[in-house]
Amino acid sequence: MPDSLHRFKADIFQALAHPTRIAIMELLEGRELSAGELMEKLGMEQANISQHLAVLRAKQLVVNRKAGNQVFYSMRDPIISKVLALMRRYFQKHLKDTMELLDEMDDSVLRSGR
Amino acid sequence: MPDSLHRFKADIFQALAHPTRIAIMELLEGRELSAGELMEKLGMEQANISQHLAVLRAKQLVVNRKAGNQVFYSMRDPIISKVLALMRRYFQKHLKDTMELLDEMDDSVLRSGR
DNA sequence: ATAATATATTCGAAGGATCGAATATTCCGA
DNA sequence: TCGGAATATTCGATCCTTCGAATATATTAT
Repeated sequence: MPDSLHRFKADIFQALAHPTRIAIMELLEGRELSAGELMEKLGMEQANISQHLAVLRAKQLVVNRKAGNQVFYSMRDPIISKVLALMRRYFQKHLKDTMELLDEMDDSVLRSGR
Repeated sequence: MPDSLHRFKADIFQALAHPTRIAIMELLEGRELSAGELMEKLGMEQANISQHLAVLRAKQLVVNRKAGNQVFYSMRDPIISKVLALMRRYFQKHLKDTMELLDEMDDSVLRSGR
């Protein structure tokens, strides 16, 4: 397989490789939400959400629709929803190990003050 | 959903967010390969492959088995293989747009000299 | 023991990602 | 037209990732 295809896939994963963007995608499963609604549900800075939406847009994981003052976002393709569902299954299957992983992450997070 | 779970998923995606690591995971679909075989098939620096394997190990996407001089790697869970299969479907489905995306990527790659 | 092979780790430089603050844009209503 | 609301973009500081080079570790063969 040519490297450009690996780069393409890696770029999709990269777009999903942030907790906030995962949260956005999960909120968009099966429904459309405005940038403002996402902002409210996630309780984060307006600029920050907008930046993350820009990343998802750039990789075409979401599409947007302008309606007057607002911009509504939705998933471009339900396949991504299937990917997220598989991740949930993966998580449940390895719950025990995952816990330990999360503990380590939390530790390192505490150590590095983030 | 608590943020720690989003962080967990994001970390898995992060582990997959590199062309070389995608290539490694695809080579490991359904079979076991030694670090050396991966190195040979990918035609990359030994240290580099080993570093990427370290990332995949840290997130437990692969498991390894020592056999004398060598270390054999395999996928920890076929669910990840399913994720990769979904990505292939996604790619095919959006082939046209993907081409354009790849073109843009290539362009920017050329521009930034990488 | 020593050398050779296979793999892993550490280091430092270079580039990429993320954040909040500030600013810009776009659209609607008064 | 002006003001306000919703969203997007830019900027700079900080942190994270990636790479090759060098070095370390572990295992087998001599």
